[in-house]
Amino acid sequence: VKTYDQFCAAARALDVVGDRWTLLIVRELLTQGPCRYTDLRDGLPGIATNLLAERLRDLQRNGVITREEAPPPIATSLFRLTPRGEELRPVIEALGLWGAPLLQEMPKTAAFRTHWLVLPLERRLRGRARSGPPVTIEVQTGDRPVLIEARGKDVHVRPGTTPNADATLRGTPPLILALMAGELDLDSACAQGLEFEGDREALARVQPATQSQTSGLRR
Amino acid sequence: VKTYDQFCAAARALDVVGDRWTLLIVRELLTQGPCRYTDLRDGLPGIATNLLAERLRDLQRNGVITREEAPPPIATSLFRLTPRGEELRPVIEALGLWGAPLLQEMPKTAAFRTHWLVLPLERRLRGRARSGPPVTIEVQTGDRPVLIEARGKDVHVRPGTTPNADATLRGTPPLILALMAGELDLDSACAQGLEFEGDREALARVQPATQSQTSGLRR
DNA sequence: CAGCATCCGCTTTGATACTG
DNA sequence: CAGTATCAAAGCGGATGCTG
Repeated sequence: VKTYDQFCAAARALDVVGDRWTLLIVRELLTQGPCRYTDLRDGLPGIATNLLAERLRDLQRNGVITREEAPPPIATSLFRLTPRGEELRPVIEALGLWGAPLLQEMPKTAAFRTHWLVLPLERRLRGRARSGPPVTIEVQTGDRPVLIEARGKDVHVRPGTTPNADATLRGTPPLILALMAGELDLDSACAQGLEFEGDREALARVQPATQSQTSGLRR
Repeated sequence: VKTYDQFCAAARALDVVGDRWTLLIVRELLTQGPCRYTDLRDGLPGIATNLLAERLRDLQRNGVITREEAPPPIATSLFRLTPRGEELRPVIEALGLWGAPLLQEMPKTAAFRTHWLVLPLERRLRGRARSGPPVTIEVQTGDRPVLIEARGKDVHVRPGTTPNADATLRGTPPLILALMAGELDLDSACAQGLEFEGDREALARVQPATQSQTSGLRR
């Protein structure tokens, strides 16, 4: 809330989104889409409820999000990013890219939500989809499953489940990420505890070529 | 300093660079190169000296900067980004891109340092250099001048001065930025207070084609 | 129950003064 | 020049209570 009061674009951006929790709220809305208050609360373990309310007010005042009052009968209000707020995606992307190596040295007590995989998975799979029939892969690694859907040349990742996935992956988040980054091939991942069911061809459709299978990974 | 403790790359990045002032210190080192303590202090108007010292300690501990103790006799220590710290450039870039529109509504009391122009000018001029002989343009708008140097296809911007610039620009930061972003042509800018000396062809070598000269700009 | 507001103890920040 | 020391003010985290 305290401005740097500097004629510098980056400093101005930090005036708006530089407060604690603010960019993580944006991350939630980017990965989950429009959220209720409680959805945000669940996706931000550790935040104090009054802080969440205050940040949401600030973000709305600054044109980053809108609050959508739901229709009268049984209802709840939705928070969603404005187009201007959507434009923060590259900021989160850049931070995620830079922070990715730091995930190696995480305490295993760290909180995790499955939808946090959406951005890194989409980034790692972007443009990697090979031609072929559309495939759906379900990933089970946290509270809820996520779906990797490859259609044509692009790959989408979203929270959800489906009865007819072509393949199912189950394992710790680091294993999933290493596999989908091409740091680990499927057999190595399975040796480290990954469970795989379904069509290996479906996985091959989206997984990048493995670059080095000698890397030992913790957990 | 307080970790979010979340298994999320963006959150991990914010654990390291999310504290107040931290990313602005990185901005200083990106735009000024290796800095002495006082250089940083001057480039960060408003920071408390104890905070600067503490942030520098943290950044060093996290491998973002190194402190280079100077040789014994008359000396001073230098802070510089590590390669890992250099990789934060995209983060600052993304923030600057997002924050640029907010510069329109700045109070005129805002602090300014000329080297803050380096990143936005380089971004706006990137790939815009037309073929032709090398040119140097001096920009005088703050405490110290900056030089725009076009050599071949790329353009570099750095703090400095030269006796033989092909052209000299003098005016407020918003005017300079609008001009170099192609939002204003030279004549319009001059009508709003910009002073120009030298070779108009030299400016044309790096300035993008003007897109709309009807925009009124404050200051 | 969703969506906060209030209160309280603790930590971080900001401003200034002082030191090797 | 390059910080450390000190202290007041603001921000944060956690718990609890209120309201539709």
